[in-house]
Amino acid sequence: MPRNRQDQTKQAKRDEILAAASSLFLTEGYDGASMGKIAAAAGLTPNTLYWYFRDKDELFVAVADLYLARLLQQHATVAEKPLARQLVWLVDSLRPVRHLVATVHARVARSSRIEQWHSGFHRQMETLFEDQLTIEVPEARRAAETAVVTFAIEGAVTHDLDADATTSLCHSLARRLAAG
Amino acid sequence: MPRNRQDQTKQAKRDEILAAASSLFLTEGYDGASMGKIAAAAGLTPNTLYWYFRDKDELFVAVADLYLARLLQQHATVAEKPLARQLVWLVDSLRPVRHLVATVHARVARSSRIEQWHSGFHRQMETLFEDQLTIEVPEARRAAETAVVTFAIEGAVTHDLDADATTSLCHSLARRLAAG
DNA sequence: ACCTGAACACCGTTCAAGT
DNA sequence: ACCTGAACACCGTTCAAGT
Repeated sequence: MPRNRQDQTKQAKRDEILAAASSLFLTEGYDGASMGKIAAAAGLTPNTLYWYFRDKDELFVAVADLYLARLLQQHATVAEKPLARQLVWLVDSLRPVRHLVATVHARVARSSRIEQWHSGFHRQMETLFEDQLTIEVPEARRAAETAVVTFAIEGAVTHDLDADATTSLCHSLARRLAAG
Repeated sequence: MPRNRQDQTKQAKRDEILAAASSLFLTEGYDGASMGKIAAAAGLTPNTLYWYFRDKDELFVAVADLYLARLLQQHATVAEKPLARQLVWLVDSLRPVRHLVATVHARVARSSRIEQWHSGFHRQMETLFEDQLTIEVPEARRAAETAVVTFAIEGAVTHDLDADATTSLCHSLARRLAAG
C-alpha cells in the first residue's frame, strides 16, 4: 500500500526510509541490507528509493550522518568527565554501529561519497581529542597521538573486546594523552 | 582454452587461480574482484573455481593466508631491529594489502571462515608484540597494550598516513611498549 | 510530485552433462 | 578428475509509464 499521496510530507517519508535503512544496516550490514529489503520495510518498491536517494551509498551516508550527529550531540553529556571515561563512553556508543564502521572502511575506496564522509568523521574525532591534549605534547607529535587514539577506538569497536579489556584500553590511551 | 588435462598438477592449477585472485583482490577489492573476473584471469569459467574452492570466502582466505605466511617469514629479516623500525616495516608491508584488511573486517560477521582467519591473525600479532614487551608492564595491562598497538597499526594501514606521520606513530607506539 | 512494472547487466552458486 | 553450459535466485540501477 503506497502512502505518499500528499498525506505525508516528503521529509516524513524520507525519514521513514531512513529508519528502515538504519535498522537494516545495523542488523544485516551493508551487503545484507539490500535495497529490496529496505524498500519493503518502508512499504515501497526498490526503485522508489531512488526518488529519495541517488544511490545506495548516499542512503548509507545519510544513515551514518544521523548517528554521527546523535553522537556529537550526546557527547556534551560526558564532555566534562575525565578523558578515560569519555573514551569508554565513545566505544560503548559506537559498538552498536560497528557494522557501519566496517562498511565505511570497506567502501571508502569505491565510493567517493563515503570517502568524503570518512574524512569528515576523522576530522571530527581529531578535533575532539586534540582539545584534550595536554599542552606539553609537542606540536610534531600531536597528529600521531590523536591518530593512535582514533585507530585504537575504532579497533576496540570493531573487534569485540570485553568490558574489562575496553576500560583497560581506554585508560591506557588517556594516560598516554595526558603524559605526552 | 582449458588446460588441466593432466599436463598440470592440481596444485599448480590451484596456484594459478590463487595468483589471479590475489592480484584482483588487491587491485579491485573483494566486491570488484568477481568470480567471473578471477576465473577469466585464470583461463577458466566461473563455476570451475568451485572445483578448487568451496566458495569465494575460502578463496579469499587462501589469498590472505598466502600473504600472512609471507609476512611472518619476512619478519625474521627485521626481528632484531628496534621495535619502532619493526612497526614501520609492518605498516609498509601491510599497506599494499589494505583492501584485504578492510575486507576481513567487513566480512568477519558474515563468514565464519573469515572470522576464524581473523582471530588467528590477531593471535599472531599479539604474540609478536607480547614478546617485545618490557618485563615491567604489569600482567593486567598487557592485553590492552598489545591491542592498542595492533589496532593502531591496522589504522595506519587502512587510513593513508604519509611517511612522516607513519614513522611518528610507530615511534610513539614503541615508546609506549617500552615505557609500560 | 511520487510511485510502479519491467527490464538490464550483473552477482555467487549449483548441477547435470561432457571429456 | 577436471571443466563447461545452462540455470537459479538474487543484486543495484534505469526508465518509460502510470496517477
